[in-house]
Amino acid sequence: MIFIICFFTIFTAMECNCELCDLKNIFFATIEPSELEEFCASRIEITIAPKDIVIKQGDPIHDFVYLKEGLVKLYRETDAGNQIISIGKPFDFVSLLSVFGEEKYQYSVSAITDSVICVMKLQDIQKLILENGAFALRLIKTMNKATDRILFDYLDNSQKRLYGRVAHVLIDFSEIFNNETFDLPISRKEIAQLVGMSIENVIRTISELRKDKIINVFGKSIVILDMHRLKQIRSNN
Amino acid sequence: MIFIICFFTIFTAMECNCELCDLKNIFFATIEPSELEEFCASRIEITIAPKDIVIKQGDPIHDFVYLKEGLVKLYRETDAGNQIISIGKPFDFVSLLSVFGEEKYQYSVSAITDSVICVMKLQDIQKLILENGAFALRLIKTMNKATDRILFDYLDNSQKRLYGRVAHVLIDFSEIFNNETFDLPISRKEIAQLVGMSIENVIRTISELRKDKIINVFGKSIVILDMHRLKQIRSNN
DNA sequence: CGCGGCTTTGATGTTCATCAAGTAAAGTGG
DNA sequence: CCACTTTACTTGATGAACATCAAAGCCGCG
Repeated sequence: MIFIICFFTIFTAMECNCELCDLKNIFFATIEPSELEEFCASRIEITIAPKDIVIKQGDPIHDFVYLKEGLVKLYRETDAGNQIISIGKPFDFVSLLSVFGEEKYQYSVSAITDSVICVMKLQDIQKLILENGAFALRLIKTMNKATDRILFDYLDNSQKRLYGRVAHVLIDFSEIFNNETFDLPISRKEIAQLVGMSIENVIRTISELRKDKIINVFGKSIVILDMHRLKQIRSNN
Repeated sequence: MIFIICFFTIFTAMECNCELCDLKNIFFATIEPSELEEFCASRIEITIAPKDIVIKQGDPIHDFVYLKEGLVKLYRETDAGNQIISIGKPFDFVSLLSVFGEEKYQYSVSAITDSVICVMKLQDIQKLILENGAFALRLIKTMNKATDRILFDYLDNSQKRLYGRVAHVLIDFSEIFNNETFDLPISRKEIAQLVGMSIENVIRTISELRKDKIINVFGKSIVILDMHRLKQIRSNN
């Protein structure tokens, strides 16, 4: 179920303003203008605020969702609490896992920051796949690459210890914001859920990194002082 | 690089003897007989022995591989040793991760038991995707489902402790062999690499399960004495 | 302004890896 | 076929990594 918060706008083909949108690239490379126009007409953009739920675990899968702006989290709700599968970044497919394989979502998605998502009918995407092999092939390639990254990130993470995991998360966000100074968009608790460790130890590890003058911390605000050592920690711990 | 061990046979369309083959089902449901015949002619079947390497991490991806018979392991070769990603069972796609998304394999695949794989040119599959949307859609659905299972299994595993992980592996094999008495097809070391724990603790855990009369063990031979308790351990530990 | 959630630190105990040392099994070359 | 080497398996002892518990400060929000 899509949670419509602020507004949504219908764009026609020529107004697609998603400059860097992978999906748009796939479309323009493979789809006839007429076909595209029809498709774009049924597409809606939705602006969402932090904590708004885009996808709810257990809901039937009707839509195909793409992240245009902002950050979202994909997470599973389990007996032992939430487990964050992946952080969705701009131009990521939010509908990645399960979309074509299952009837119901096996995970939830909620906004971390103010975000803009692009929602299409799954049926429309399936129709395109059926009618347009070039589109299908590019879609397969893109999705294959993206799920790979989630899985291999996870495999990497599981071979690291506390320090390496926290270092990895910090470097990740530094790269997302393209800056060694940034505000952590997620809570300590969410970091814990993302890397699979206790909140207390996430905090302790961050404190230690601060004491060792590798980072500076003021609440959510992070400054990476020594990226080189942080990267060493990521690979050795 | 495909390692040709014993023999390989070229089948024509009508000789496709893969009764339960998912891929065959996709083909027959979506492909014209003429198209199919051409495709099947270029397909080869290869029989492999335990430890034979089917896919080598780092090699370029040229083929699409499907497992007809036997068991294989998908694993990453890392600095910290091998990490088993998944056990491939009959009718699984061996080429699942990375096939369409990457140039080179990010993982290796080797046979656990005597196995039969079906090898197709990746180009041929891509050609089918391009020309036949119905085929593309069914392929996407099948692959989506399979990668999901690998990822979610992994997420489940990471929330369990030793006992739960070992119990899970034992139950998995029991289900593969459809019998509560079976021979473990992998070594203790491989179980350790699969669930992410030390060899010693895999052995210790198995020994404890034996002492508690939940299983019987003679070397590789396993008898599950109390499936109910084993399943409880899987979900609670 | 008080309540609940987030953050932080210290103390404690559990889970697990690692080390060590030995046995059994399986492959290897003469 | 047997000595030999290597690999797999097993158990106990130790210590490291980590979760959990407890207590307190902080912040936002109704």
